[in-house]
Amino acid sequence: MDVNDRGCNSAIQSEEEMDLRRGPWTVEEDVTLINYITNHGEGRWNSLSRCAGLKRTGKSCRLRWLNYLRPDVRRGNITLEEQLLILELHSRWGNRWSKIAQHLPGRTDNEIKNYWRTRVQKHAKQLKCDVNSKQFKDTVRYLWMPRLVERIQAAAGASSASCTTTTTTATANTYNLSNNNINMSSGQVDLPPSGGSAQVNPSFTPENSSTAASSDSFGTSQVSPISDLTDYCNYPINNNNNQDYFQVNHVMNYPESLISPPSYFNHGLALQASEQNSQWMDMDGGDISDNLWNVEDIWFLQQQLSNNM
DNA sequence: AAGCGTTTCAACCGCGTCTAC
DNA sequence: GGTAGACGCGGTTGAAACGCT
Repeated sequence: MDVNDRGCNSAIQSEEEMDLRRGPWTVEEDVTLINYITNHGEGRWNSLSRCAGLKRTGKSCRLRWLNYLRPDVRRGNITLEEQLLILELHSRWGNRWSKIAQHLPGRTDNEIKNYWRTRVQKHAKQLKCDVNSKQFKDTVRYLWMPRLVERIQAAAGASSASCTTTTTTATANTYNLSNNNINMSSGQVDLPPSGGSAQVNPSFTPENSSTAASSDSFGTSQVSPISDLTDYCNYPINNNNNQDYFQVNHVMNYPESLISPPSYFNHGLALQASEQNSQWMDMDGGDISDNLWNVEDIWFLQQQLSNNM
């Protein structure tokens, strides 16, 4: 049924006549919009707004509904799996936020865009390189994403270790996250052939996520801070067990366009050397502040990146 | 406690595309 | 095919929250 035929007989008014409201939505407006859409469905936003008696543009109503009021909108922490998906999909599609959002159920393009701008671009800024530069993209792909994989595995391992009913053994380079489409053994995100539904588990919320649950130190941040790029650069990869770390990365399927594995290993060396000067690092892989970068580390990493790419 | 800088995220804007006429 | 209005997307803004001094 077209929204124009929903019993709305009010005369079409210009925006000036409507005295349109702007700015934050009130509870009353939210309730009005929810009730109207519940009864009549969404679509034809301009007339919907008029018929519902909202002094808002159709655009504003649509945005409020899609980004905030929709019942299936997920709010709260961006999980590690979601971060991995975002990084992976962004490397494929760039700033195609809505396309990326299609593969993160309950997440809106706006939320993903905000995550990218507030978290990812911040790290690019810290590294003094452009977020769209090859340098930074490679850093994300060869340092950040593998580290995320490791974090996910660690969280899953911790979770399974505490759960006697599971028989899953999380090894460093052979692990498949159940309930989602991130293939941990290949480091790839399985996507549907076209417009399918390959997604992270919709029920995987911050509240029930083993990842989040095993990381109480995350606090109330909107994203999990331990997965930040700064964390990777602080991570102690040379503790006699970094073989697994490299293996995890090594088995990931990288596009031909990206740098060669040897270059990647050089990044590891860069971090290793950086780590040797970083006695203050969090050796148990816990919560690490964004502010633990120091000038020398950033400079050193930048030198290694520019030398090896 | 106050002031100030930073971060986060909801909301707006502009523009390109789609659709109905 | 042309046009106008609606829609959707990506970029940007600004207020509120937060953290630090």
